[in-house]
Amino acid sequence: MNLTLEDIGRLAGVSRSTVSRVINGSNSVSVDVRARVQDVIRRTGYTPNAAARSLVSGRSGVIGLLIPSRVHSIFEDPYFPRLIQGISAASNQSGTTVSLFLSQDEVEEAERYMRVISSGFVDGLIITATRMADPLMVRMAVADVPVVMIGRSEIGGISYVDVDNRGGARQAAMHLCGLGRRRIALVAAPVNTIAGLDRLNGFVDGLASCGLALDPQLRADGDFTEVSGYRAMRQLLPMRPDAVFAGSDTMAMGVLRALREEGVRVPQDVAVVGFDGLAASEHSLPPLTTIRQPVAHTGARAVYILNDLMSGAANPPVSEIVPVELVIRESCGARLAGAEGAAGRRVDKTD
Amino acid sequence: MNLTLEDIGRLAGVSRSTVSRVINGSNSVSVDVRARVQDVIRRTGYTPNAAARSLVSGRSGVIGLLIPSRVHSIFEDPYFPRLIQGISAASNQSGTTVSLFLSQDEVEEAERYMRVISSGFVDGLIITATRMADPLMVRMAVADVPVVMIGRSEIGGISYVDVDNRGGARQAAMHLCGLGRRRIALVAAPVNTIAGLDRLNGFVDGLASCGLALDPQLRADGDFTEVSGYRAMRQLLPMRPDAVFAGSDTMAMGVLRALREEGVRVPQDVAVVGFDGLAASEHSLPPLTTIRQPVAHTGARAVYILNDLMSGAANPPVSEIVPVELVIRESCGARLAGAEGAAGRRVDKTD
DNA sequence: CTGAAAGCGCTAACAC
DNA sequence: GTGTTAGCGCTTTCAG
Repeated sequence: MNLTLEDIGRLAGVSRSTVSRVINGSNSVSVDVRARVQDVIRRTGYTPNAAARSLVSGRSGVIGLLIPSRVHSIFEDPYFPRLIQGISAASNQSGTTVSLFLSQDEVEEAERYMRVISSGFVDGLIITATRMADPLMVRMAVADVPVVMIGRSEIGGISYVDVDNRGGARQAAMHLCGLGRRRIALVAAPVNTIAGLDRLNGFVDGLASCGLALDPQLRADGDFTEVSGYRAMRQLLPMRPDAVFAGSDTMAMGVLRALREEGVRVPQDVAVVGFDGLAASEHSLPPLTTIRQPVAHTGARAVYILNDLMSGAANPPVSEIVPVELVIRESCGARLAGAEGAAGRRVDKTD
Repeated sequence: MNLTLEDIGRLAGVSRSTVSRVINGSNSVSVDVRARVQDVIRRTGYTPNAAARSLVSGRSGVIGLLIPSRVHSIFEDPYFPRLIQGISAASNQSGTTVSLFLSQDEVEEAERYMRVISSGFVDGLIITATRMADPLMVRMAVADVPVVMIGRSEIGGISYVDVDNRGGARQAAMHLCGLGRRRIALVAAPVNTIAGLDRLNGFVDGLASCGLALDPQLRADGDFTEVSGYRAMRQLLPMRPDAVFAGSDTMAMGVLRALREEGVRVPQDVAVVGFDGLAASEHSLPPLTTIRQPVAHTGARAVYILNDLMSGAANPPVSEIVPVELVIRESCGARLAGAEGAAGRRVDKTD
């Protein structure tokens, strides 16, 4: 089973160089020789040794996906699976393989990651930016391999792809305003994450464009979990909001639960809008109006940008903002209020 | 940045062999030389080249995780994230890195996977067994690398680790019987998956041990999705069951939704038990009684078994069944009926 | 168009 | 203890 180029060459009656040329698609090989060699390769099931190849070529064909998810709960969210799926699909398509680096203990593992990276094991790196100025991220970012971050980075010179968190949140706020809501509360995503901060700012933008300001009393903070959304909503209830924008669908689930528990009607008494577009939001009670972000697509874009960086087709920093879309369901009350009636799901693009 | 052993040797005034010895912890190096070399290594930030290393050693330090998840929906489930987490953590601990192979299009990608595997890129493989006799699985299983399947395999000679699906389902059925329910319906997980089949069989076992048989009218099949659970329950409603065992928590969510929609009280009118122990089951309305499986632990066990296989410390097939536990919440009515009252969550181990 | 030869960076005998 | 030497399997000049 451990055939080498030499073996194939012998079997086909040519030198190993010729076999190598055939494998690498060089066009300076005669038609019949090529056919003969390919035949032997097929019959023997020969596969070039990856290590030898990458030793001489200097490239491994591997991209590393680094997820500094000390926040365990974040993994209960379907966000990462979808991201991984998008990255994996795009990476398959471009002929590279994905290696996973999930850090539980950032400090301890940073060393190991640095080693793996500078050993030439990966040709490039995709890093999910969770917290702002994550120390691990910073170290990786200056490593000697091309890097693309998922999520806007504050580290200069680093390429990234992010979804339009700010625009989406603004749109959510404006949508609620447009429906006549005035006491619009915010269940904020963690503001030590860039996504959380952008969503907060976008929300404030949206209110402003309707002539409203965010009453601090109408803001409660969560940590992306269902429970945190629930608690935040309980805290908000006495303030009598007539609408709530939750910084993530998962937190919105908690919001709905708190509301249901208190017998508050959604959307009649309180309209709710989430952010993410998880599958679960479709089946909540009532179905959740939300800002949908194309997670898999974001991952795929990161791969393509990384490819460009690795091949030299582009130079860092490259950045890209992926648009999001408002998905109108029952929880915001638009169907109740508007003339649309049961006209099905309406979708508005951000830009 | 591209230092070699030779460079380090020169800087430390020794040969490259000595440096190699220091790096690999050979004890036949004098104390001072070792110190000198280590110092140079630290100062220069030298890291051995992975490709060169694996070329000569014949081992890459990579394990492949192969997920043939053409069933896209399966990725909406937190199952895979948790599995990946467990595998990644265990793999970190044992100093290997994980490469991901998600196949969307099995036929097309099988070729590619085979190539990666026989190129020596991975030292071993963990394969999640979704469907029975998956053709991709079969091919991989006979490849020339150690393999561990997640989920009981029907392919002879293959190592695997699985959770006690059968025992868990049996326990669920008995629990419901013990609560006095007699018309116990089943929302079955797909029976073309081994897990689905085992849960079905375990459920029948459990009924039998209470002197009951599964009325075919009281069985409806789902596909692990929420919607399929919802549809199955709607189909079951006319049969007036007084309890339902759903083959997965996600389907149980659909069951609860259907019940809620019809104004059927849970657990008073219909008791519900799920399977998996997802976080979401904790926050459902009402909180779901379920069979919890330790997903991350299962993944970790797979890694350890694979390590044993790779090192020759064990020979295939090695198999292991991980116990599950009944988590009693509100949906089964035990707290309503029993003397436990609000005595908190009670947990029963399977074995 | 094809073969011979020189390494890629490392480990592991084998000498000293 | 430490250095020398021979490859691991491949790509890539360089001749012819």
